[in-house]
Amino acid sequence: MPELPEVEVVRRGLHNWLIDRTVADVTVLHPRSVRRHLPGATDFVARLAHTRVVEARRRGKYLWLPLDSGDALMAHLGMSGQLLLRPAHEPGERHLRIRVDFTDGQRQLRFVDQRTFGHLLVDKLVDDDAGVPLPSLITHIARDPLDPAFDDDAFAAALLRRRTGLKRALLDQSLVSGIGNIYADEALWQCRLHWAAPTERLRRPQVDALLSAVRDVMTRALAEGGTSFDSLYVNVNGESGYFSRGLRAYGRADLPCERCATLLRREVFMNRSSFSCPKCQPPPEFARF
DNA sequence: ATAAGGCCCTGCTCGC
DNA sequence: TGCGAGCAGGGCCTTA
Repeated sequence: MPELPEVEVVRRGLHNWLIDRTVADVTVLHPRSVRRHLPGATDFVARLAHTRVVEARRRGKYLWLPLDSGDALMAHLGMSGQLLLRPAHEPGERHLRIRVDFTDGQRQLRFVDQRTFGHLLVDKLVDDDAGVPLPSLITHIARDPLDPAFDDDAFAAALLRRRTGLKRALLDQSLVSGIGNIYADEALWQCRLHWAAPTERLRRPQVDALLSAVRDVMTRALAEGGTSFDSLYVNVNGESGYFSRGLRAYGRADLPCERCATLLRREVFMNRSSFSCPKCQPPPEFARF
């Protein structure tokens, strides 16, 4: 559920609150939430204690807090993860997995995650090809379309080299990051492309229209505080965003297209739903999945 | 190297 | 009322 706009909302909340605060103690309440921290939960805690948060950064759906130790506390929210800043005296949430206390004793950073697809880990920062520090475990994650250093030409070339379906390519975080099922459907609807369009047959104007659509829908969602269908996605204060009211394709099966009034359809592939307009987004002659 | 399918998780909804 | 099936699906892993 949390895609780039939702993660960016969280990043901004963390940035505002955590800069220059020092970790006092960390409690891991569920081992699965640190499963990608290979040295284990004890090491995870030890490498965070007494470090100071420098800033909050993001690439795609990953976010991390560079620390004065040279490490970074990295997070991926998965399907249901939340990072909350809560008064230390308030009771723990039902699915509280990790708790970080700071030396000022005021707010706790809480990782709450119902489905435990998300995770936290501590990682070394390494320089990417442009000299930007990045957690070592996500060097394979491509830049996202809102990154000023995103290379449209390189993306277009890489996309046309693929031999797969367009939506599958959009969801591939090593090609372009930050796009999930919701914003993929929204962007495809906006630029009138079908999810099964074969990537190798796209033309550059279509790629440009696609990138514009992705950026537009993500920017609008960000302005609304992100998309929420229920209480699963929230900002650091536990509040939901409002962009679900702005969705024009996702979740709108059998509802009229806002452009042509044709009823939108829901199709299943990759074990997930795709919503599209049969008229505005006609299926390609040769479909790839 | 790329492409594609399986798996991990919990809670909610639906039909019988 | 009980209960299993279906659904939500991102990213890592394996296989071809």
